[in-house]
Amino acid sequence: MPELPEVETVVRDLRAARLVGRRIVKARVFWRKTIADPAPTGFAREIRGRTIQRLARRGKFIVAELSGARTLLVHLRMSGHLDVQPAKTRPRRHDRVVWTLDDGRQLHFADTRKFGRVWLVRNPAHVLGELGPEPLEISSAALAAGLAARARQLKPLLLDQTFLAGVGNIYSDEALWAARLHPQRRSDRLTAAQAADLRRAIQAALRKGIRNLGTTFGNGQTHFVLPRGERGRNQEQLNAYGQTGRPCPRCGTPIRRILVGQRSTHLCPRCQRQPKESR
DNA sequence: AAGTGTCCCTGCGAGC
DNA sequence: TGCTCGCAGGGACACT
Repeated sequence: MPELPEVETVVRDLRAARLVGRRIVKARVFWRKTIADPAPTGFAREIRGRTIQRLARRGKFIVAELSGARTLLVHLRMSGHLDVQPAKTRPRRHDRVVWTLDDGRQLHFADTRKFGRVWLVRNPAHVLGELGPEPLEISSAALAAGLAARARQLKPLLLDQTFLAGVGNIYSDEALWAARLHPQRRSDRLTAAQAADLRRAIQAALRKGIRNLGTTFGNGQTHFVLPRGERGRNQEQLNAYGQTGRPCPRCGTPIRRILVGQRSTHLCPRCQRQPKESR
C-alpha cells in the first residue's frame, strides 16, 4: 500500500529514469474509471504533445508538471504501480493507462484493484487543495496546535489526509508504537511532550521508510514494488504493523491487532496503554 | 464535529 | 484439485 515513503521512492525512481524533458506522444486508456478528470477521450487528446517538465510528490500524489500549463496527477491508492517499459512493449493484464514517450519508451500505470486514479488538470489545487501539511515539513508547534484543535482518536486523525498528507496505515502504526501512544488516545489530550514525541516518531518512521525504499508485501501484484521492479526492504524492519502475535521489540509483549475506525491497527498493549479518560 | 457503514475492486489464503 | 468465502485497504460519500 503506497504511502508517503513509497510514493517518494517512485518519484525518485521516475526521475532516475530521465522522464523529465520527454514529450508524451500518445496515451492509451484501458480502464476508463482510472481517469478521474477529464473524460478519457479528452484525457488522451489533451495530454498528447506535452513535455514532462518536473516530477514531484505531494502527500501520496505523484505530480508531473507538463508543458502548456497542465499537471498530471497520479494516486496509486492500493495496488497502483508505475513503471517505464521499452518501446513497443505490449500492454499487460493490469495496465490501465499507457503513455508513449517521444523516445519510444512507455510509462505504464498498472493497477490490479483499479482503485488508482489519474487526473490531467490546469489547476492542481483543484485536486490537492484539501491536503494537510507535509509530515516531514510540519513544525512542532503546528502539529501540536492541530492535535489540540480536534478531539479525534489519534490513528484516524493521522490517516486523515486533510490533517497530514501522506501517512497511511503502516507508518501510522509504526509512529504510534515508537511514540508509545495508544491509537485511540484523544488528540486534544496529549501533553506537549507527547505531541513532540509523536512528530519525531512520524518523521523517523517516514524517513526510515524512504531510506529502505518503501515497504513491500506480497509479490508486487497486489502490493508495492518499485518502478524498476525491485522490492523495498522496510517490511523487514517493522516494529508493530503486521507483527500480530510477535514480541514487541521493546518489551516482548505480543503485538496485538485491533480495529480502529474499520482499519486494522497494530500495537503493543503494554507500551501503548489506553488511559481511562480517553474513552 | 466525530464516528460508522458502504462502496469501489481483485488476489489470495483459509476452509472444506 | 477446485471450489466458495472473507479479508485487505485509501478514500469518497451518506448518514447518525
